[in-house]
Amino acid sequence: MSERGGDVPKFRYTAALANEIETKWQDRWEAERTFWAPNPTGPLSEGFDKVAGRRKLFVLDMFPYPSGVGLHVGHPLGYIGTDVYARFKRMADRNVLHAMGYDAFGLPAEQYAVQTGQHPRVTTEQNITTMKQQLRALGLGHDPRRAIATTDAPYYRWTQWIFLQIFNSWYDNDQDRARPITDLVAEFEAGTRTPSEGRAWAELEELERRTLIDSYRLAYLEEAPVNWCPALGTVLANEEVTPEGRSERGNYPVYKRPLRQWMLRITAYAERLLDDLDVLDWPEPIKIQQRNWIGRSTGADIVFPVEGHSGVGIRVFTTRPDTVFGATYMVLAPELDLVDEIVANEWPSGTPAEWRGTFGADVSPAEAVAAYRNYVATKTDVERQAEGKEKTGVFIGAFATNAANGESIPIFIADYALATYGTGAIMAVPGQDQRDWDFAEEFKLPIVRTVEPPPDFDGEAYLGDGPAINSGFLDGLHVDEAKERIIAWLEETGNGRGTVTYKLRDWLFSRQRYWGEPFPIVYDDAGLPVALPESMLPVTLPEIADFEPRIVADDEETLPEPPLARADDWVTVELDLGDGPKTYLRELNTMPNWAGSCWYYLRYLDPTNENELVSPEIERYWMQGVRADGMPAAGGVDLYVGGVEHAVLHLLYARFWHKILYDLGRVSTPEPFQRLVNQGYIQAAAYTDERGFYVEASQVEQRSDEFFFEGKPVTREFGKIGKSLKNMITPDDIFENFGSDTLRLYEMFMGPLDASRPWSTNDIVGVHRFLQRLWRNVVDEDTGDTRVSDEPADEETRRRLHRTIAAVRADMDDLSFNTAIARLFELNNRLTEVVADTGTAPREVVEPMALMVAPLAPHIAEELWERLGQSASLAFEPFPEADPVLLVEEEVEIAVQVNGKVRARIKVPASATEADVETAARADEQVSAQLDGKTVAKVVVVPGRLVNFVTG
RNA sequence: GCGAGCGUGGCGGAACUGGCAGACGCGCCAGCUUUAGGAGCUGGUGCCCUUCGGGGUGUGGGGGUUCGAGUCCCCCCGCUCGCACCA
Repeated sequence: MSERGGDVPKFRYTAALANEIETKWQDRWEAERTFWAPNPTGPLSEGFDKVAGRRKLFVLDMFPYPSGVGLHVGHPLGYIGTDVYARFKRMADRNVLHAMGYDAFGLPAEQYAVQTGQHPRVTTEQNITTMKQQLRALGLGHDPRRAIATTDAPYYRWTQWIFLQIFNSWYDNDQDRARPITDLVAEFEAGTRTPSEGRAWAELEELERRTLIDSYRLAYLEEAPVNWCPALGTVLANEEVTPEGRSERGNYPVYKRPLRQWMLRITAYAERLLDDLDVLDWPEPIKIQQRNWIGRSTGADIVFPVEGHSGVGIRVFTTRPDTVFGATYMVLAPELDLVDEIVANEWPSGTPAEWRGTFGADVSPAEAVAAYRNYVATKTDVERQAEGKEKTGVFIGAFATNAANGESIPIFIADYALATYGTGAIMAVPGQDQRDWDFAEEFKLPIVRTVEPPPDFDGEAYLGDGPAINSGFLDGLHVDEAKERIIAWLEETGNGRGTVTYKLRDWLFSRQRYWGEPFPIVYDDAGLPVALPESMLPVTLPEIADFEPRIVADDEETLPEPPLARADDWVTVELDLGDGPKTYLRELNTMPNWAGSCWYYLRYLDPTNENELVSPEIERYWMQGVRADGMPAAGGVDLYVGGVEHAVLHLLYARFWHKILYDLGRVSTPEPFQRLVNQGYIQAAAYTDERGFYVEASQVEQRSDEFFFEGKPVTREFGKIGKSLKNMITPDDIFENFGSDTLRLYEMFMGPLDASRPWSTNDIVGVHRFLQRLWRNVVDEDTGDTRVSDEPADEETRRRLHRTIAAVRADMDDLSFNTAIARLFELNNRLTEVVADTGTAPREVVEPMALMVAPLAPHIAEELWERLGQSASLAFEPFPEADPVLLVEEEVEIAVQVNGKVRARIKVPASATEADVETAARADEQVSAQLDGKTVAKVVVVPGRLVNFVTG
């Protein structure tokens, strides 16, 4: 962008001058350690005495992944928001901790290594360097000493250490908290606790005891069906798989296959993760998403004895135990072992042909089951989905007894019963469940309504409330009463009990990748896992040459081979773990990407500590907070800003780890993040030509309402900024043309922090002009001299100043930066008038103006502050305070309405009584004309606002 | 299908517990200053009508509560996001 005709005043606030000022202040902040946030003790405590009297404030951005393509203008929105808030609070008497680190393990650098052979560490470090430069250019006031990266061994050492804590813990349901596994062993040995299944502790062999203990751990190995993604060469957590059955990262197909994997027992925390949402200041949609993901259901377990198998029962979970009299058949998930146990040898006489399955005419029940299982196994989740609601299944030749009414009901297997939810078995009640209804119709099974639908009901299954029918002793009771009654009956008769089930599954924690944290686990000759002692941490990644997963065939047959398996001299290791040197095999998987981001906020507090995760004193200082209502905060981070896409991944995992650490006494708050704000997304215009291909957005011209690329018309849409839509806009472009203060101000001015909005480079000039005018009001553009006067400001300007201060303070506190900026624009416009009239700007206004602008556009504010004669940075200057006396208006303008329509505006003294206001209003010409010839039935006076005459 | 959120000028967006709709900015219009335009200054700008006093109308649509509704209630339309055979 070129300047006008070569005669630009020498000291005009242009992009060039802005860049000069910005670099100068970024250098000074760094040299003067301006944003070093002192800890109360320890190596980072220098300068704490200066802030000891302040309350702490912990401001946090979601941990960024250092991407290779660099930042676009959408990324810094949240970072700028937290920086503005942090800078404001620093000027408002808080000791503010604000740091930025890098969540640097992850697939992109590893995929790049697979393609090019460049070590992921090299890629990662380059990316971090680039990102640090970009963030520095934004003028963010981070404490640089705390810039950790998850890929650094001194960091992941503690990630591994936390894993050991999890491995060495179990969940005590009686105390409702995690406890050290040694407590469990002690209780077994003392006989104060007996194993919940199997034989007594005393009767067990050493290996059996270890296996038993391992089954209690919060981190445990399980052979289970997992989400296997051949294209990525790894398994994925449920949270990482899309509803379409593809990987969230890369969108590759995902298959179910059994593998032995590390699991973390997050389900033990389901209830607490749910309950504690109530005390968090989080957006309601995020809480709802977490609640849905945890998926708590209350209901009952009911046992249906299997006929002809004494002592064998099918335990089902139902949320509608009141409908048990309407259970006319049962469905088991095809995978259940129980199926093999109870499948009949031959079909009972009279078995309808369609119940035997469609996979062969004269097969035995066992063959029909096998055929159906095969059929289910060939289906991916996508294919099952595509089949819609068509119900399939096979009768297994066995019957169960409905304990409520003694009826004999057939047992089916069908894929609409999920092995992983509840008990994997259901009682089918077609009258009150549409899925069961559909299945019943398909297989000609009886349908019995047990809730009376309203007379006008013409649907199939009826899910609403109503009196029970066909239900013996429940008849006449409404759903809630019937539930209570039947649960009581089930418990009395031993046929079942009230219970709670969750949709949440344990967290699959193994990845068959290289670029992640190695597990601090080895296997002994019995094949059982052994935790390495703390003294052997960190377990560092071995150097390997070939990063490719050995087999990347895009099918469901191939088994994964983790890259670490190829580090031969690393895999096998001789260690003395207390009983002499022995040979062990290392765990070959690495931890998922989420591990490092589960606790990084704790490491910000005490990043150099080599002896502890975080010093307890420092942890308490930064994490123990007070809510707005004066009560202790549940979470330690005062403000956490990040994208909504982490609603059930990072935010749930981090809460889980934090609660474990809390139970084990390692942190002092039950929750990590008290207040959460989701920043919106910035979208940008993208253009497609007549073939539907994207064209380079920066080269599109607009003529009135139409858009052209190389002379041809193109169509505009708005979407994610990036290469694929050819609409990349980088912060660097904006720095160059306007400066980073302008970018910061523009991003904050575009709208509220939590709203998504379209980027519009054309609009930037507005905020740039503001900075330019502000500059010109203080600095003579031709001479560079300040033109500030020590004369008092005129009364009206002074009042406006103080009204602005009051408004800006409130808006900043509220994260309403867009309206704060609008107020500053107004004050600056007033200041421009004053300068035009008097030739000088009153210091009384200019100084607070600079301070108020400082959180938003810190470089220009510092520069003005310095030119106003100050020698120190304004980062710790007190934020201006409004004089309450000057906020009181002497005269107010109020609207006069007649029948709700504004007919006039009058000025009255602020102290005017209602009667005075009414009299003044009636005296107005317009009003009296409107009221002429009408009777006033009612007069409403809203003090300071309006008066409304209602005519009869 | 279920759940949540959102619909305000040409555009981004303001509007506290119901109280003057459209703050502020972009754009647009007029003028000034400059000068060959393009980041300057001043004023104006929801829409329609106007005798220039003003009048009508207006927050997705329809209804309701109220002296008064962008805001509260009911129905409908549209868009966005999340979940989806969870018993």
